[in-house]
Amino acid sequence: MTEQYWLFKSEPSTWSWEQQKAKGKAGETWTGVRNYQARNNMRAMKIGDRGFFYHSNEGLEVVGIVEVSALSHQDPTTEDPRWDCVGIRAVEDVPQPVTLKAIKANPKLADMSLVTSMRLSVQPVTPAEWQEVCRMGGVKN
DNA sequence: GCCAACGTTGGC
DNA sequence: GCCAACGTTGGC
Repeated sequence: MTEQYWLFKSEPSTWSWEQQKAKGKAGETWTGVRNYQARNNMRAMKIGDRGFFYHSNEGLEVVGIVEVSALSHQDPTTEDPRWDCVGIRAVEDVPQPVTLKAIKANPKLADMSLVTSMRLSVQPVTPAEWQEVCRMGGVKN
C-alpha cells in the first residue's frame, strides 16, 4: 500500500479550520475546485488518505490534519461534469501551526508544491515532506 | 492548435 | 489593495 498525502488550501474567510472541525466526523464536501490539476489530485485520493489543511490569504499556515472520507464524485455545486469533489474530515490540530515562511525557510521542503506551485489548491505532499511538516508542527504520528 | 486577452489566486 | 503568476477561454 502506497501512502498518499495531500494538502488542501482554503481561505479562512470562506471556509476555516474551525468550521471544518465543527463538522466533526461527518466531514465536509470539498466543492468548488475548478482546476484540472487539483481535480486530478482529488481523483487519485483514497479513503483514509491524510492531508494538511492550509489557510491561505490569512494565516498562511498549516493548521490541521484531515483525512479523505469520500471518494471523488460529481461536484454538486455545478452541472458541469468536468468537476469533481471529495469529502474530508478533520482529524487533529497541528499543535504549532507551520507557516509558509517556515516552509520556505526549510531546505527539505524546497520542492513542496506550496513553494513550487503556489496557486494549486489541492496539492500532493510526499511522505518525506509530510514527516517534516508534522515534525515542525509538533504532530505526533 | 496557437496565443492574446482575461479572470482568479494568493503572497506581500 | 496591489500586482505578479498562471490557468482558462476563445478567436483566428
